[in-house]
Amino acid sequence: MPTVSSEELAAAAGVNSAKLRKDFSYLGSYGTRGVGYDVEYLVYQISRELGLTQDWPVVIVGIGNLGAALANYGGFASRGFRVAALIDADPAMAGTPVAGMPVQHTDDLEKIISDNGVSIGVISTPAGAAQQVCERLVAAGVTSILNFAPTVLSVPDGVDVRKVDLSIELQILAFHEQRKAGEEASDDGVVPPVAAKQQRKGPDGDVPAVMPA
Amino acid sequence: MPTVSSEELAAAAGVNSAKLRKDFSYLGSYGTRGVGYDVEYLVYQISRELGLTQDWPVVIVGIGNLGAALANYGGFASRGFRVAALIDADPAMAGTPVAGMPVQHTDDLEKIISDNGVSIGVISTPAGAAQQVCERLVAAGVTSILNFAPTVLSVPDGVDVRKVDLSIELQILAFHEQRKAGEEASDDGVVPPVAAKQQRKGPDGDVPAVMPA
DNA sequence: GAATGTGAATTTCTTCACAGCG
DNA sequence: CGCTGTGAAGAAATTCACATTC
Repeated sequence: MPTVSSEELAAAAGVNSAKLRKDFSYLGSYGTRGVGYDVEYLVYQISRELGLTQDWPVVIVGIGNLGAALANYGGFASRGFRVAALIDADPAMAGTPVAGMPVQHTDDLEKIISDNGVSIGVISTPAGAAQQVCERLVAAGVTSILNFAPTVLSVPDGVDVRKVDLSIELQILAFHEQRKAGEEASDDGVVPPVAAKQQRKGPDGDVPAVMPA
Repeated sequence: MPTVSSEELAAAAGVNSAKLRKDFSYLGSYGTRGVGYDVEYLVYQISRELGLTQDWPVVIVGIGNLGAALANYGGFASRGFRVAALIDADPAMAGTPVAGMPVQHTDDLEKIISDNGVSIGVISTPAGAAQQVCERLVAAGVTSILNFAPTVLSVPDGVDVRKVDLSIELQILAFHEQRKAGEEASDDGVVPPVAAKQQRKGPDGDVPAVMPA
């Protein structure tokens, strides 16, 4: 299939075709009137815009179960990410191969970062170690951090942090599950404007954004 | 602090206070005019609405690094989730304790689901096994699935699936990282309406929703 | 003829601002 | 007097619909 229309893409993605065309138009005019979009060219342009065509060296700090799972995760390579190093504070782990790569000790963190020109770090340490690791990463030149530890990290301006909470997705499922259960029964009063049950667009599934700890 | 105003909560969350009040109003009128919201009562009401006060038994299928990491994850219990069983297809793993719980064999999947009244399943198997596991879970009565395997699952109507792609968050960081780098330089032409650099509200960080595989 | 790219119309979301209540 | 709850105003996002181009 060398070419594809906005109509086809929109149907596949479950969105309106005009919106899709308008979104694409912000990246430039990559379509041909009367024909559609050249698939290969479009993929390249979107990949470039998203940064998929660049090589991003990343370090993973904290090689427990989660760190090891991340190191073994195949999805990174295909998206332009290269695991430059695995780092752990446990001296006993140093040298142990994980995902075909020797674990290095935290002592060498700064050198590893600068030798590899790393600007993105992944933290999968226990909560207690996360802030300290974060500070060392930032001091060494890392400007983007993906945090799997259950702590809120504080960082200086100019550094991006994204926190992944593995239980949030479960939470969203439970929320819908609860609605399924309550559906037959109640119709008592105003229905809150919490929409779409199917996962669409954003990964937040139209769930209220506020919740207690 | 027994009570809190919409203004304070809004400032803490980085949103407009009117929006916060309106959102809360959909759950009912839990505030007191002239005073604010009773913290304890508010937390309870929101928890209840989100399903945090219920007990949700879940099973984790596929006890590799990721499955083990999930089994050990402390965040689940505090959100009302109870890991009812760990299931793996490898007979050698059967009985091995992971997170203080013996791994059970896939043969017993159906029995485990029905004995524990499980309606939420987590799949952390390799991609190749995911669809088959999914079908068995659904047949056994599971109606919500959290999928960590890098495959799109197909399920019958009435079953919710949420897919977690661990590389997407990295992707978002790389996207912003790229923008940081390009900032000093170019100002050539139309700037796409891709906003907020800081993580706010939804976990998708205002990144275009379309991307190639 | 077919499908893009985009102004204009429409819908949805957010904020303002204030009446009303404790 | 202070702060909620909410109609009305305003802003933003989405969709329509069509002139334009291949």
